[in-house]
Amino acid sequence: MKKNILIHFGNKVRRERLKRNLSQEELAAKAGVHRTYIGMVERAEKNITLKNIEKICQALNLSIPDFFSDF
Amino acid sequence: MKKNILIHFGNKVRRERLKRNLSQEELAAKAGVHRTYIGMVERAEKNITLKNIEKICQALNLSIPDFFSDF
DNA sequence: ACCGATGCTAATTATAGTATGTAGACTTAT
DNA sequence: ATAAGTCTACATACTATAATTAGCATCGGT
Repeated sequence: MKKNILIHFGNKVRRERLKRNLSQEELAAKAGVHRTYIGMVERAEKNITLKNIEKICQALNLSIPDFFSDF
Repeated sequence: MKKNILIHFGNKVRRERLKRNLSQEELAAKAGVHRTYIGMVERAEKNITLKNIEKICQALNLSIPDFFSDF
């Protein structure tokens, strides 16, 4: 526990994306962001902003509290 | 509910800050950010990043899940 | 070998984050 | 009443970096 929050966030996005059998490109399309951006987020290369956090959660059909429940 | 997420976030920061009788400047110092930045976040003028969300939560002695529990 | 998915680099644009100063509201003390 | 101190809003301006995009490389499965 207590890993860097960006790593935690990226891992979670990847895990939830794969659960839903989505490619990065498909998730990106649903979230309205670029495909490489999802990759960068998953690899913890981006310090994502709150608005984009919301977009990705919506694309994953997860509420914000649900997404952050294990942080 | 379902207000703009930045407004919701800003309102929550302010509410929790006042609960603790902290000024914007005191909270900023605890969080390690600039004093005017807290004001801008509370007024929803900034799209805050995940790292700063974490800093502010820590300064408020709130876990991330607790902070986002009512989003 | 092909193909879809992802990694990775590099470049540009948009904006988050930092900082300073001014002004107004409010409180407290003289 | 006025002077001094505290807090916050607001306006800039500057710097750092998030966000977007394109191109090419790599990996894994069929």
